Amino acid sequence: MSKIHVTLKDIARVAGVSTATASLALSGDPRVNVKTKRAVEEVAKRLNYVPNEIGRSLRAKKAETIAFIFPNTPHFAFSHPYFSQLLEGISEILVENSFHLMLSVSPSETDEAAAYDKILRNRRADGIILWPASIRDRNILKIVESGFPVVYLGRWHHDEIATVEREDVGGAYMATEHLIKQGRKRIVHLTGPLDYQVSIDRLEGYKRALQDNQLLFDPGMVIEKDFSMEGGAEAAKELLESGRSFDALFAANDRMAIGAMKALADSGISVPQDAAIVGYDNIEMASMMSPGLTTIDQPMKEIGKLAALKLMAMLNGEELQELQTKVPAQLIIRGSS
Amino acid sequence: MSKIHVTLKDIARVAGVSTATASLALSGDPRVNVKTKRAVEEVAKRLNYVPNEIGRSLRAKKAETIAFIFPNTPHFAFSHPYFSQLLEGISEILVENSFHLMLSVSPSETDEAAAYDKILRNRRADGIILWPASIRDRNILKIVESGFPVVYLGRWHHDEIATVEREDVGGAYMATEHLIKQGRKRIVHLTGPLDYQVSIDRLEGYKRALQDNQLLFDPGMVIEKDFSMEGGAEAAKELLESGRSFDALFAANDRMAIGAMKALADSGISVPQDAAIVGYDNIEMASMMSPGLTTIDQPMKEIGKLAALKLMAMLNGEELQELQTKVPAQLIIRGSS
DNA sequence: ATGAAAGCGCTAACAG
DNA sequence: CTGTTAGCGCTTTCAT
Repeated sequence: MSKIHVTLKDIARVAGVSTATASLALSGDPRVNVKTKRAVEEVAKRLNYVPNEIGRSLRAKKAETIAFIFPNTPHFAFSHPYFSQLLEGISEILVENSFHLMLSVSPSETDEAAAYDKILRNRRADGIILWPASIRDRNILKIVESGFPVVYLGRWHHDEIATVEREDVGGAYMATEHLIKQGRKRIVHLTGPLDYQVSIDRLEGYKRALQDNQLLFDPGMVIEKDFSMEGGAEAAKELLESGRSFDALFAANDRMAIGAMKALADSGISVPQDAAIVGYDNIEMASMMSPGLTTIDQPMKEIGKLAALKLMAMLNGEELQELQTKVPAQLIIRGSS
Repeated sequence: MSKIHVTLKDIARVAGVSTATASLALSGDPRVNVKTKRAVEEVAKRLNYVPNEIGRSLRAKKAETIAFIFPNTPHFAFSHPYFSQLLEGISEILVENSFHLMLSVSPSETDEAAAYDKILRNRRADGIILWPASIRDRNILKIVESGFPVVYLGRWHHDEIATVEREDVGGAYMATEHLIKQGRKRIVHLTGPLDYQVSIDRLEGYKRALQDNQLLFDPGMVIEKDFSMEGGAEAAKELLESGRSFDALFAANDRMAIGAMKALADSGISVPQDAAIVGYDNIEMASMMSPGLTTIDQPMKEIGKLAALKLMAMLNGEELQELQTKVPAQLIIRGSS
């Protein structure tokens, strides 16, 4: 059984050279004699040498690691339906670049703001990919403004920061317009918490589509819930109890849409005849409902890849050809509308 | 604006002490004078000092990091329905222990086996949590046998390794028995790929339940698919075309169950009247189907927590009070059976 | 072409 | 109680 941790020193000793030479040889430096190079390589292979990345990192002041940070709020975090797709895209690029991926749950807003500083300063990661949080979260703001390499997965108020954004306004516009084209005139919007940029944007898209089609925006037709299925079900109940008439519902995410759809069905409202429904996100479940849920698809894996690529470019000191990238959304029409 | 990277040396210089004293002071060593201690702490706070963990790691030969590794196969990986729950549980414990979480997609079997060695030897992680892969994967075997701290999230052939397992045999037994108690006599089992331990175990539970209830096991009633919804739908079609009579179907996971349920419904078979269906995993979608899918629930978050706790204990050199932990499954009865 | 030596930031053994 | 020193594993001048 070979020693568990073979160091460069071991290699040097066995090969009869200095650690400096061994290091140069293994890194393929042309200055070192081909013969010694070969000898060193042979020893390294035989002893199963794997460089200690911690040592290397300390020296290089780089960690070859990027951190994926997202806020640990009830609505988001791991349970988010496409969290894993995002992760898949990010991971794919990182593997190609021999980078490691560190996952960080960011502390809630009430936590020490300093917790963020740590992430930035403890040198564990060279860059950060940030999942959109509540726009009120001042800790996030701090990271973003620190100048540390960051790619933000959403819209940011300032232009200087690298982002990969979804087309939320445009997607919501498409969704709403689709309903209007189906002849729906009284369209309810089921929004998420309005301190999230994503909610604001989807609401905005809804408003614009109404406006462009000569429909009056009625604040009473907007119901704010928490992105959960239960929230969707509640909204549907409140809507029915209010006696307000409506012929369509556009929800800011699929979960709420599904919750509402079930609740409506339970109350004898038939979808799409009595009320058409459109969701947002195209989660797997959307295609499995009966009727299938019409929704807006966003290529989350692609977004993950783009974000990782952008971060890699920043770390390599390359000039970004495009600081902010917007990934287009796509309308997926199914039976619910 | 303060310097981006304040080092211990900076603190020492400003506070007028040596780095050694500064280090001791900050680590709360009782030997250092209370006054100097306070002074050092004050400086550290003022300069916003955050220790460089890379330096610390190199010194301590620990990374304060654990790696969560899982194979990048089509059936599993990120897209697995409860991958995120697992992650949530693991993450929770790690945060409590100030550990970092590193995510590693393990290379496919055809990749260099050496890729694993690297994970073990580059000192990036102190321990590993391993997601069950195909039992044929010899790379996994290598990690497990290397003696590196590992917690395996499944059943392993040998007793010496720490595991947190699901009750797959027992859960499948419960599922099958439930169907039998409903008076079903011709129960089809829709299994996953049989080179996965999980498939083997669930098949085994199915067999035992039949046997204990004096029902004959018929290999023709077992259909092997790939854990996907499409697989489930295919299976249902094949079953109908075969003309084989059946009054119930137990699928090795919810996705296949749902695929099959939809396909049966499309063919005019009513669930549960004509055929009862039971799945496995209790994914979110299961509760949203109409009828709801009866299934087996496994507390994946809990499993993640247990695994992380076990690994922490191992790293602390504690004796494990229980090397292998089995987490019980639970039958969730819904409308499909 | 190679080796000696310094140093990344930190901690700990040892001296004083 | 505090400072000096050494060294974790690696890379990179600077000599030779």
